[in-house]
Amino acid sequence: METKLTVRDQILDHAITLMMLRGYNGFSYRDLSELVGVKTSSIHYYFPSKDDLVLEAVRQYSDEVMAGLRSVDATLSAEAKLAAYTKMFGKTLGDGDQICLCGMLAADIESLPDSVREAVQAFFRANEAWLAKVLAAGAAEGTLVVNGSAESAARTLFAALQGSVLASRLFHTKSRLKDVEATWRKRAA
Amino acid sequence: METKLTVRDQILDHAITLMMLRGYNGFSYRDLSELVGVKTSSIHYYFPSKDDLVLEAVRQYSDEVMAGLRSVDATLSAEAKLAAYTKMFGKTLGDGDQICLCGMLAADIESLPDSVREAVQAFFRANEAWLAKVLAAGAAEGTLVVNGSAESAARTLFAALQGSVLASRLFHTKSRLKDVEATWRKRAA
DNA sequence: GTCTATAAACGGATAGAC
DNA sequence: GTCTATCCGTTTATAGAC
Repeated sequence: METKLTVRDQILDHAITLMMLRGYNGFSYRDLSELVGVKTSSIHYYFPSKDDLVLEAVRQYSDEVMAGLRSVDATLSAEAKLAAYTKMFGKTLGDGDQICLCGMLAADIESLPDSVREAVQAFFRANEAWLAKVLAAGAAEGTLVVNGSAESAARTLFAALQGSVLASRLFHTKSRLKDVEATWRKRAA
Repeated sequence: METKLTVRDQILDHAITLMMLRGYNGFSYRDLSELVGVKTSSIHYYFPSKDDLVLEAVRQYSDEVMAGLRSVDATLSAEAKLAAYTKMFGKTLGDGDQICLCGMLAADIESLPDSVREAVQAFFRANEAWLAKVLAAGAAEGTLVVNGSAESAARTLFAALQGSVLASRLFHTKSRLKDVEATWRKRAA
């Protein structure tokens, strides 16, 4: 029994998926208008400017991802947590043609206002912090390979995951995310 | 004593830097027109469609990067070669607002024709193959950490470098590339 | 080769009726 | 809230003069 989404929520959801597909400069109010079934002027009613829309999209996307992180079973091993995280990242690929919204907006960042840059930075930092904890635990467990500080390794790991979804889509394969996970596991796959 | 560039070459050079800044959907023939000092119709004379222009841009950019790889001293240690490669990658940042053209086009790939996708794929494969050789040599030398196959590690390393330039620009810092290099060096920084 | 002129569609955004 | 109507600049692209 699914609750009906408000028009505002439909706009936001479609904006997120369109940006994950084609980026900030690759979709228009007209695209949204056709997908949601309202006129472009109605979209301006909810989101006066495109920048307003993007900022709200990043906030909603971040909230969803953060909720996903909190839902990871805290009793799992570090190795299993990393596997769960990689799997979550793979899900963003959708039908194989989407990448992480914040990775995409990082590519488009020079076309965007500072407010969006700050929101995307916050997303990066939160994910890196979460991964740093997992890597530190994995090093203590002896299941994950951490060369250097956990923080530095976590930044590298997150960058590798962002780069991997990009490559996965480019090559039409999901295997590239597995390469990343294997690189941090002690017993290499 | 610099040789004067042809109009065609000027267009191509500016197209490359503009795309490294704002992506495929973030620049126009008008932008190029103003930078080069010719009318947009003259640009269409050299590159009938925008897709033609992008394909030529990727080819020129790839040729330049491949020449850069060949210019790396073959007698260097694997560790030093990785450092040289990371430095090259850092140079693409320019004034801190540009990323690798092929990383950017990988983000924009769903707006582009297959011909461009294939050219970007070839760029990825060539870089990954070069890095795989360096990692294999580094593992033999005992200076680089390679967990799993050199090929899998090379794909991860390349993805991490692409993700790192993205993050470097996002955060206005060049330090994130150093994180990546440190992660693969045996004596962590 | 480069220009002027123009086409035809698309872009984000607003005013005002209902 | 949603619509119609409209503004006005932008975008890719073409025709044809020079």
